Amino acid sequence: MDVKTVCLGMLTEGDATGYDLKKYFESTFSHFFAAGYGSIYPALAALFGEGLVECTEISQRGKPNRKVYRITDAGTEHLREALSDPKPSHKLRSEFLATLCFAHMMSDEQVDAVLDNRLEEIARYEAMFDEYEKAGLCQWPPGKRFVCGFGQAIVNAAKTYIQENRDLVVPVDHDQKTAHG
Amino acid sequence: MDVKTVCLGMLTEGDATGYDLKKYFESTFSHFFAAGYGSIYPALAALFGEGLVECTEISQRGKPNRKVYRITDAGTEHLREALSDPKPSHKLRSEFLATLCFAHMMSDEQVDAVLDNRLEEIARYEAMFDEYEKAGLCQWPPGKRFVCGFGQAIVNAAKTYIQENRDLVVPVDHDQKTAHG
DNA sequence: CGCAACATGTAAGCGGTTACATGATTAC
DNA sequence: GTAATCATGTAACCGCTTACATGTTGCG
Repeated sequence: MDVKTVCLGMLTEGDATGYDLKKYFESTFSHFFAAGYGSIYPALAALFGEGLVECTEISQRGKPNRKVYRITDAGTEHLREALSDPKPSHKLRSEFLATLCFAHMMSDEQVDAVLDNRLEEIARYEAMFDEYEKAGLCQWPPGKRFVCGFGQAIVNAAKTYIQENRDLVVPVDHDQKTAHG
Repeated sequence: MDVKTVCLGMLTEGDATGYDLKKYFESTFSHFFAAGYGSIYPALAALFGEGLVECTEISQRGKPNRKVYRITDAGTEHLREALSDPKPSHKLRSEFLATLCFAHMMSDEQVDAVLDNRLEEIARYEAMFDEYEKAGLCQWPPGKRFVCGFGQAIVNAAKTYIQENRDLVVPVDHDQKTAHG
């Protein structure tokens, strides 16, 4: 499943512009599927060329025309076929884990920094998920709720693991641990 | 960090051929960093061209020469620099989660199949990690132990989450749940 | 005054995947 | 006999990233 298919799927939840879809990728999808404008706009153009989406242009002064896309019946059918893969992939690519595999080549300070930075990013994800819960998570389609819960579960497991096992790769600094308690 | 750098890091744990490194990618690294021959062999050739590895060719009858690579001092230095990035990436790309986001476009049977297949792959990972524990995990460098433990923690969290929340995306089949108890 | 948000797009380049090509040895 | 293992590599392709290009509106 490529960016094109994901865009098509996003359009099942309502008409949108490329700009809107980008925001979507940055929010709910950010923890498992990245895409930038350089992927999204060409994807929409291709979908349009294949008749899988329609486009309504809305003139605006000073800005490019707003192009609102809507999925067509052909698009819906195409999406259903794409979703029929019973073994969709789930791939991690982690420089973080690769780096730690080679921790024996690094100083303790470096390893510490890498772990702390990861914990910070995890905290950002947690904050993001909390935002979603405050907003209308309860009214979301069940698939989206499942996926966000999945993200929370994984992120939480990662956080706990790092906190409880960092002594494997770096000597524990007890001062740091009790500093701001 | 690209395949080249990871190959270089792997060579810090002992000399190896491209074939050996592929097995490495398929074992310890399989859960977070994929690479095929089409990446590995060109990577080694490039490293050799840059003087970051040496190569000893060993003649064999009927087979191509075995090319055993060894990291050089320049390679070690290069690796240390690559490892100095304090914010290494950690990216998930999941068609699995994308698919479930659009569960409202699928039949219950399809969603069930997707979840079951994921649980099966999770089981394969669990078996793999268990293998490592039986083998000499205790003698592994700490970085590798940390990374494998991380994999186990994440995989376990994913398994538990799917088992406890699949009712969000598909009606629970109670027969199935109690079938082989 | 400057920055963020709105809004669309192109083009070069890079890195990785997939398929192809070859072929002996060993274990079942 | 046939499949897996050992062993190396190339080349086309594909999709994504990054940088570039443009310009208004509104907020602080």
